[in-house]
Amino acid sequence: MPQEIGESAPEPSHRGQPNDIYRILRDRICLLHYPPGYKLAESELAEEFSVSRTPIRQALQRLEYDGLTEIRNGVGTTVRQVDRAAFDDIFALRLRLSELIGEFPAYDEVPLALATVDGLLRPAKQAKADNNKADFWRLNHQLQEATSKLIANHALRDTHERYYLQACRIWYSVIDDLFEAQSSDFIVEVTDIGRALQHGDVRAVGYIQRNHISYGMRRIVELSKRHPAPT
Amino acid sequence: MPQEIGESAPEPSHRGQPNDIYRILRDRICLLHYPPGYKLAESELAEEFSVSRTPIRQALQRLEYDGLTEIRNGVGTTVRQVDRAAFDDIFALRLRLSELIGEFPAYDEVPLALATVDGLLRPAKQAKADNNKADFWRLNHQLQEATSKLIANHALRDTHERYYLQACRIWYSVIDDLFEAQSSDFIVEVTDIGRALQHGDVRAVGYIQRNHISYGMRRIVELSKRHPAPT
DNA sequence: AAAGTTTGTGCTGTGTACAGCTCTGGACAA
DNA sequence: TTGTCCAGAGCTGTACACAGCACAAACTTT
Repeated sequence: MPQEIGESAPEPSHRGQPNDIYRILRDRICLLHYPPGYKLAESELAEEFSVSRTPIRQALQRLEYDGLTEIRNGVGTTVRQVDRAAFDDIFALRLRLSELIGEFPAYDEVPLALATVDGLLRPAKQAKADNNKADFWRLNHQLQEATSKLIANHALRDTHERYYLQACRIWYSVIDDLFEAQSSDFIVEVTDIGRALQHGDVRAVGYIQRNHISYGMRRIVELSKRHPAPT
Repeated sequence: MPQEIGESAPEPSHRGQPNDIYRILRDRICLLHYPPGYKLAESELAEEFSVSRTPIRQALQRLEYDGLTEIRNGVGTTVRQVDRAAFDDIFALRLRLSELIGEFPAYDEVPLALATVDGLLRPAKQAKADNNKADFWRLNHQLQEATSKLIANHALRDTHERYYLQACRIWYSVIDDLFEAQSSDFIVEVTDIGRALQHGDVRAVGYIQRNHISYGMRRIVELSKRHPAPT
């Protein structure tokens, strides 16, 4: 049963309801609060957000279009399992997209990004020490958000975010084995990106991100070799 | 008032109604049958497709999410004008995406693509001779569809299609001035891609496409220099 | 005559009822 | 005991009614 994860409260009186609901649900999926296979019942969500099924359906359909959920008639909406083929495709593309960041640098955003990234280092170490996966996801999210803003090309930025959201679900099945490695890696990544930003080198940020995406991908490949029959 | 454009008839009994409606409307927008600024009234469409407003709304919301339309409360759904900044971003990204095609070649699809592309040459020349813009768009669409299938990476293919759909609307405002150049260019592109496919060189297909996207982009830039105040 | 206000029209946003589909569990027959 | 079939529950898909909002035209006031 999901609990508060730092999202804005589901105020019933707010205007852009469907959009807000979409974002909240998306974050829950990507923060693995709703694990793959989790069933999202329209009526339950309608009750939680104190609206009718209609705005809920809008949000769920958008999630399906994002590739995050799967809606089957007569069954319900479930969080999609990422199959390995799709996973490989998405990671391969993310590598290339990160390499493109340097082609469209938004230097205006560097100071803000630097401040954000600097603020991530201490909590990241804390989350690693505490073995706190939820916090770790949130920090990952924040880093992603900060680097996205460094992309001046709006189309690339959208795509970059889109596939980040799709990719992060893959970690659900492997995080128990890889948390140690990934959290260490994250600290290195934050440090390196901070250094790059101090130099104002957005292209470097992209390459650093590319490398760490690659490292994560390789870890997953290694792990699935050791466990050849993933449940 | 839109008329048949080769789409499958709006059979009322069909199953995946919202998805079909979405695709039909999307094609109408991208084939410029619905020009930028065109107003899509839910009730009208509901009548045309013989369904209630509900499935129509689903399709329209998806179109908005694609960036093709704009929904404003109390006003209606209109086909979005592409502003130049977004246009530049999309074209710049499309150049890079086309360059990536060769990294993920789907050689299995080469024979089918070759057959399709070969079949495009004659109608393309015909459309150019007839100054038939509608046919020209359709052929453009078919070439895009054929080359998309050459991309083995599903994520890249989706993105590639996505931004093609967004980009093609820009031609609406400039096609009268550029039809001659673009249709000539298209014939060259079809010829070159056919040659590349005969060699089984998918990477070459990507580069050819990249180049012609670039040519088109430059033509638009040139044109907007000559007409510095576009209405 | 001009400016501000009001009212009317038409649109989308939301809520609700019902139809259609899928799966599950139990009863019956082999 | 096991396989099969059927009925019921629960879900989403659709249709429709009503509320909220935006714009425009007409009206009133100055």
